[in-house]
Amino acid sequence: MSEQQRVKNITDLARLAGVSPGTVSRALADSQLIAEKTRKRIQALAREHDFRPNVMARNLRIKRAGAIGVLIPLGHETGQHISDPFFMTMLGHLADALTERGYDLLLSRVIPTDPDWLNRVVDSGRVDGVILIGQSDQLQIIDQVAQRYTPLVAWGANLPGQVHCSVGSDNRKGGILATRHLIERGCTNFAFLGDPVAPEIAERLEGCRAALMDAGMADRLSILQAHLTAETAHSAISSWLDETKSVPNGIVAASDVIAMSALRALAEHNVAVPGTVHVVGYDDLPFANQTVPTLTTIRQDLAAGASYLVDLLFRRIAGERTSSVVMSPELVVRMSS
Amino acid sequence: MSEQQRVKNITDLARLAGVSPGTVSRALADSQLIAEKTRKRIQALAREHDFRPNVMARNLRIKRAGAIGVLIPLGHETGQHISDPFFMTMLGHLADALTERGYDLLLSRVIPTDPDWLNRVVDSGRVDGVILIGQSDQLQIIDQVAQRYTPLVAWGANLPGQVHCSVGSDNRKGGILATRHLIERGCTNFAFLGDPVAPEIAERLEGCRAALMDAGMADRLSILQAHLTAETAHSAISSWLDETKSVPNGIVAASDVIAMSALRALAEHNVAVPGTVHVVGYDDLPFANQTVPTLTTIRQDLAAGASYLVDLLFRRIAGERTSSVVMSPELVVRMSS
DNA sequence: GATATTGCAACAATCGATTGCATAGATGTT
DNA sequence: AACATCTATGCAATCGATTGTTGCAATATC
Repeated sequence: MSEQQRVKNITDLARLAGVSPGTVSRALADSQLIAEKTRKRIQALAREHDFRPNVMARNLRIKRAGAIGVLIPLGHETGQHISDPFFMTMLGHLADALTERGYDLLLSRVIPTDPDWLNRVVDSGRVDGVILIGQSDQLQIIDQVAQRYTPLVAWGANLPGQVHCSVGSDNRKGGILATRHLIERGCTNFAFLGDPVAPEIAERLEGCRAALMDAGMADRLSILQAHLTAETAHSAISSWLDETKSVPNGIVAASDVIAMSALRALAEHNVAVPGTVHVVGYDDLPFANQTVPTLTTIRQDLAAGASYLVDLLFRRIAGERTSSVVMSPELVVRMSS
Repeated sequence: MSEQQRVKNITDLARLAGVSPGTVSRALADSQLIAEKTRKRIQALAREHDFRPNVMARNLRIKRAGAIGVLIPLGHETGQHISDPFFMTMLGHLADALTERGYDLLLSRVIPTDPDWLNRVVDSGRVDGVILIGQSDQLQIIDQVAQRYTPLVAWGANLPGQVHCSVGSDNRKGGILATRHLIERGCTNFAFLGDPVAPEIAERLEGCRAALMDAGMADRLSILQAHLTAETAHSAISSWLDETKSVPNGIVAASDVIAMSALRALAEHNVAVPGTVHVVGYDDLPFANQTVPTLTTIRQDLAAGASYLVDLLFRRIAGERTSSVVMSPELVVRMSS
């Protein structure tokens, strides 16, 4: 009864306080223009009625959204679910970094059937900027949008002539690191597991090839185009192990997810790891340290990557013209090699 | 030059089309009140200038947000990162279900230091409803908010006297299923891995106890309060294996993440699974099928859970008073037991 | 040919907050 | 006492869209 009606906007509160809406607005914003006494009184009143100004109205007036759109374009691999550990790990780091800056994260899973998918988000007026986790096969569209919409950054490859700002690791170098490590371990026959339609994967494969070339073993590589989902990877690898007489002794997997499936397939075929076959993954996702045996892998520092993405994005929002970042991958040796 | 100025709002477009803003609004909404010819003309014009009405302004007027807040309260376990596979899997399913209904997902990681954390989101006017992934140790606050704010559902336990609407699986039953299975496998000495501060875990432990009681083995259970993060779980288990003389032959893990760490620790101690020790996990996360050996676990159908959460939420938004859902967990037998 | 009906589009209020400018009252100065 | 100077607030326009009401033509009806 003391409440009479729920205080639902700044005008209600103003009436209650016997001041004008403008004063309330200023008071809640702790503006020096309002006398300290009035300010405190209004703030107390707001707390008492637990009133909080409507964020949407504020954003409309202020012309900012207070949210960053995070999109996961799943172009080439419809099977690849949003819950893919890689995306999720990245997403987690992004959520942390954005929360820290007081921004919300507007998540959209996107299956880019319609070429307008990116424009729709960008022009919605709901976000102050956009982060793409992966470029998928949508490079053209991304570049086209990036030309007119600057607060946009993407995780992924940094290709020559690319318009949009990206953060990623040097995939070619990663491929080289992985392969060299296997060479040092005495491997003589290699397999690359992964589908090089995605630009990142193609670069990793290229690095792998380059390292073998250097070592004079260019002809010792076979490629198994395993998709990025665990299940398909496993069955592909498994049937491949059945068929192949000469199992390679060095496996470079395009991702940790694929590597994990490989470990399982190998275990099921009673192939000793690292006794008979050495396996290197890619990403160093949290679970890479929990597999049996623990997974040697190429570390992409996703936490650092997320920081870069967010940092670059905010600099772009502020008007700066930033250029892409290529991080250096790192070999993490564990038990699988 | 044909564009002169970028068309940034409905008024610009109206001027260009030689009609009033209201007409443009109706035309873009495909309202029958506008003549077909005019409608098409305006729509074409909008497409040409790729103009899309500002969603925030629309939402303000229309009094809906078009977004659902998804919160992950990390009360008890500060170490538990948002990228925990369980959260992420759930989040993925939620993103799918919400996208399908045309809603966006506003993600916030929440460390509830401040008791106002939930109110802040609820009253922000930015979301039409809230989904909590887990209750953490915040039951009181959740219940308190749920009393006045109905469009709120939570994944987690359904405790007697609980005010808020929740979706979860019957954890006690899950604990029973896991334990009975181990009993059938001939286990005689049991260990439960997990920290029962979280209500779900406590229920699972209770089920485990009940099953042992039934079998007359109530005294054969030891409890290792492993936290939910992989790393701490592993080291806890590992040092425990070092110390304990009599290793149990049946392990009930409170989650798949913990189980995976256990598998690794056991492998490192050269304990055969399932030869010497049988292990059962909980959740049936995607990776449970990729471990070595693959993990027997208690399946919580997260896809179905997410569907329920979303479905209930929208019914609540529509004004219905829904009650909680308890799903039945299911034993999935794989190679670890 | 005068009136009733209908179809289209314009007008203007509204959602809830922010903010530049105007002003009333208090204080200070001579 | 008259005037200048501040301070603290009120006023009203604004952000960009939606929508009930109104007005005007063109057509239909007698």
